[in-house]
Amino acid sequence: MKVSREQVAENRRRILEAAGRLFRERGFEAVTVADVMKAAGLTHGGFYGHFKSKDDLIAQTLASALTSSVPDEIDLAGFAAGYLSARHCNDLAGGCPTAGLGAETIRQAPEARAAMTAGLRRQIELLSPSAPGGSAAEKRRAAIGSWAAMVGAVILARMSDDPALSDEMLKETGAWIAAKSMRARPADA
Amino acid sequence: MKVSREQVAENRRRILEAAGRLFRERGFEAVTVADVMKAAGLTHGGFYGHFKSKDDLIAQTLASALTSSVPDEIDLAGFAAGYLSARHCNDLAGGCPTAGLGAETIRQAPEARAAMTAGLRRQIELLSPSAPGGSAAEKRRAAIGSWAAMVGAVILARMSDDPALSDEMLKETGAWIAAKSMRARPADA
DNA sequence: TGTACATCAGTGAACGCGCGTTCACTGATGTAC
DNA sequence: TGTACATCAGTGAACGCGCGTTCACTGATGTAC
Repeated sequence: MKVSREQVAENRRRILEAAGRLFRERGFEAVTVADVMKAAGLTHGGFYGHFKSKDDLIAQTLASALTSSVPDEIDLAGFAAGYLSARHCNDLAGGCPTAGLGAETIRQAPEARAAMTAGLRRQIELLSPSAPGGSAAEKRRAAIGSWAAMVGAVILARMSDDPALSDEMLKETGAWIAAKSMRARPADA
Repeated sequence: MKVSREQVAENRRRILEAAGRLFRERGFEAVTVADVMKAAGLTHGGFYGHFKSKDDLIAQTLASALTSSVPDEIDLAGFAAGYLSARHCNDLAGGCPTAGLGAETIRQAPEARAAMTAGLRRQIELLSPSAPGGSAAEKRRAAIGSWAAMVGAVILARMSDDPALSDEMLKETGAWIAAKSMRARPADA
């Protein structure tokens, strides 16, 4: 049955949200179109009224997940503390799309990679202002290094089957990033 | 037809090597059992004479790839330079299994995760001795932070569809790790 | 050392299953009058 | 404003395909004598 224009927009929004959570939780390939539609409260046949293909859904889901709830400015130290928390590390479905899906996106369609690349650029620019360093180049370098370390630490912590090692990865990476910030600020300026 | 015992061992070795390259290049799910056997110069039917299942192959391939060619000791600075080189970043099939498959392994069987966890432990212990710091704890922290940054940087550089941004990720992360090492050594000791 | 034969690694056709995608149909929506 | 009907979002059965896995068969290996 036909539904109202508002309902169409709402359904599309729910499909993207369900896909965002399921993809982060299980990866692109292990999630089926039917899984996504069911999670959105619809049947699988209607999928192609909203998206051209599963690849199209992947690209649009990434673009949507990476642009939603991005603040205008953040503090690197505070952001890193939250990012490297056990809470964020354990929240596969609701966590950072870059840590959850970045590695898989390498083998995805160009549109998906483009969405991820745009997200990476935005993240570096978001972290740079509050990053330690006397020049813009130094701040950008610290933002890039810190971001690489955060993403790597969460991936490695999630990969480990030993909670103590996971915890150590997160805590020590956080301390390492923080140590660099504290030491660098007065010395480099 | 039956083959010699030596040939059986050689075939198994070739299956693991082919699987290692294909998995790193395309990911676990996009590579089929038939792909692996064909790359090893065999037909797919014989696969189950060597491995219990595809999951078993994944776990054994990871264990094999992570333990082969691991040196007794390395220098963190030199290792990081090679790891963050464009050559290594572009070599999906022959590159680091952790960067190529670590994120995917999160959703794999316990045996695969166990192999990766063991590899992570070995890597931290391998990097710690040459890491900067006045105490063993500081050295281990620097090894963990550096390793997280290296893995994260290679994943993000591979994810980007802009070669300039990829290059910047690798170079700046390398400079960031190196800067920390140089500054920390005399100050912390 | 040579021979007979049981063993079993590898072959390739076949199986069942689940996936992405299509399509005829349904019935609420929203427009034309 | 009310009514008639064309539109089209969503439904669910069906499609073709490729996957992991199985199995009857083959013939070289390697052992028993």
